[in-house]
Amino acid sequence: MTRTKQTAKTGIVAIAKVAGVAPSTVSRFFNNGQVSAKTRAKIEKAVEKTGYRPDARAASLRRGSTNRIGVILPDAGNPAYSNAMRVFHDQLREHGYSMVLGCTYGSVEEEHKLLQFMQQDHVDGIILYTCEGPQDDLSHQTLKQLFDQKTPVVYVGKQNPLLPMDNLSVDNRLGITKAVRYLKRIGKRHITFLSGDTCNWAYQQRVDSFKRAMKAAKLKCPSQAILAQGTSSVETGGALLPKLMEQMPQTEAVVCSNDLMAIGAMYAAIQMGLKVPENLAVIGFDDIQMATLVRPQLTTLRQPITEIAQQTCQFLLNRLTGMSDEKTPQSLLIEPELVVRESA
Amino acid sequence: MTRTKQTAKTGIVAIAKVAGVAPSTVSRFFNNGQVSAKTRAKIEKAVEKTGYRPDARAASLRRGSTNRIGVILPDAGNPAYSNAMRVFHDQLREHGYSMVLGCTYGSVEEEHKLLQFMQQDHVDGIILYTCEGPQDDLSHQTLKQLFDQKTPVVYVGKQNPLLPMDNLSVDNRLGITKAVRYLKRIGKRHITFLSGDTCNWAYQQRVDSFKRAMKAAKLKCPSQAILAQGTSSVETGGALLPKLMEQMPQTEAVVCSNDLMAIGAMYAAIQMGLKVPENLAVIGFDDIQMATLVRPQLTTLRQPITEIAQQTCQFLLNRLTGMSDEKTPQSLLIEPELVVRESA
DNA sequence: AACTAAACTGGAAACGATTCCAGTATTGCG
DNA sequence: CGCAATACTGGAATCGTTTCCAGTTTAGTT
Repeated sequence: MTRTKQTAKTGIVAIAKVAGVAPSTVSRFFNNGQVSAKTRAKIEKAVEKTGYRPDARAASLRRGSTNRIGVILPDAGNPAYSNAMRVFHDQLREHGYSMVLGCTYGSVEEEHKLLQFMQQDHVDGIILYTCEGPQDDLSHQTLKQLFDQKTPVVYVGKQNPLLPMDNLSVDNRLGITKAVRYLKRIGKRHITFLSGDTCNWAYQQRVDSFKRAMKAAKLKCPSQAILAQGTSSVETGGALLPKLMEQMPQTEAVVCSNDLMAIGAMYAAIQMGLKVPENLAVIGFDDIQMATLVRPQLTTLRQPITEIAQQTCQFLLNRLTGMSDEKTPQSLLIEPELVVRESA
Repeated sequence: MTRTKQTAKTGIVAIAKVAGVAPSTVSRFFNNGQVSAKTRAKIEKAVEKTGYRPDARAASLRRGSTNRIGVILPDAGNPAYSNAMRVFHDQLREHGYSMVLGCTYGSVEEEHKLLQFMQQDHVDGIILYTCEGPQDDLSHQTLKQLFDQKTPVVYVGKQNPLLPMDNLSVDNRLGITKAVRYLKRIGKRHITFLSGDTCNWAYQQRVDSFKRAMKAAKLKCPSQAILAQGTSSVETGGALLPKLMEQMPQTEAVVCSNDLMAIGAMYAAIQMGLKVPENLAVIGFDDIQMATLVRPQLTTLRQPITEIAQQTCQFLLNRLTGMSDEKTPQSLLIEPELVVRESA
């Protein structure tokens, strides 16, 4: 019994049949191609009747583009990132893209896996808040492939030393330096530093910058003055501060690698009976909304999260629409600004 | 000049050629099928050499499943949702899924568009924090299609009256009632309500519940006692409170439709010189982390965000793995709990 | 050594769209 | 009215996989 050609039960050819036209015509119908009013009506009726919707996968396979953008962040639970994400979502959607999200939690392995995954998924572009340091190159191969196949990637957090990619980053060194200088100016001498795991390059950089800034300010910076572990969260900040005070009891000021930790640390200090900022000054990094909502309000290094996100998106969109020069990567270095509130 | 069959430049057949095997074998290689050590080695070498990675789109087209899950939320900027999202991301990823995100900002049109989009994109499942009320049915058609084609959707926020879908929701009525009762018990009589736009059904429900609860408590509830507009954010809360106090100067307590608004309102009140909770008690809804970080700490109706998210995910995963009964939808109603802190 | 079961492999037909190419209907214009 | 230009349409090839089917080795048993 030879199998007779099965009449298509689904898909564009099926609906083409019920409309009495060719599949190619239906395709044109859905892609604003030229199709006469009469045929248009026939197709509309058929669509109405069958509830047909084109399959985006098939289209994307043939057409090449997926209208999907990958966004890779350290942590979608951190307001600093979730707000950026919100900006991405809105702008991308406005331009017809959907967004697939990945969180690395500071793991370069995870970062690489996500990147690979997105490559295989053929996203049209990627926004990558990288946590790789300059020494790592786990992702390089994949990044290179992406680059070769002309999938735009915009790199947030640092420049890529090996590939000419669009990038934005904040000047962590400058930020931390501003904080240390300010604290010295208001008379603090014993300054310490709290950070999350330094597997994330941005945090690593902040730690390093702190050491340098202390040296430059001619202040002592023994190794116990720096605690770097855990998740860069309020909880971690709260857990670390007592430890820090124990091993460095003379501490007069603590700067933290982000606002979440700073807030945790600040409340832990208050809990211990310390007065902020009199006994202990606290400085954060990011300037998330919460910084203005805690009491005392948090003094912090502001990075304009929304603007950065918008700019990042713009870089990507420029590539996607071919608006920006093939050769030269777009680049931007943002200077964090010390905003003095009540905690320091 | 008839075109001779072009030798494939890309894809599985290309690499099959360089490895000297059939495409089907390469496919098996990548899908843990049986392939002998010898062939395996040949393919590995070829992969190494060419940097080949299978195209997920083509695979998904043929295979049927995309390993992609759609998540639709009102607002990824609200910690209540971004924390849930984080849970989704982690759990889904653990099971090999990636996550595509959409935000509705309370718009049922947007909700529907996203749903449609995800259907066309053939996600394997959807988590939907719906904002549609019982009267709306814009999305019904699409939901029905999804249902018919057996794409699992779990509905968060209410039960779907028309389709037997898995669902979780919090008992908004009960929550608001608890708040009103509590306020009455501690001697507040003039109670008002602040909410964001009621296009989002959850907020709408909270407003309604407030009216009923007031009536049940035999308290006056004129229409000016309720203000419902804007974005359910700290900013809106801050902007609305002065208005509210102007039109209802005798207000002794205000309950808000979420914590963000409550925090905004609380600080605005303090700004106006009111003492919280003495002059004005404030109660929020959600119990996000920020509630414990503001001063005074926020009294609020707690919904266990993380647990809900986990459960939601579990419902979906059950479907995806066929673990749960075809016929009967999984359902869960969560009782919010009043956690009394300092603001009321 | 013979025979059965299992492991392995290749070929070809899908999956569901887009797009080129060529052919036909329609319109515009002098 | 005739002719060129344009609008519209259908057919077939293609995108890069997976999967069924059948055929060929290899291994396992007595």
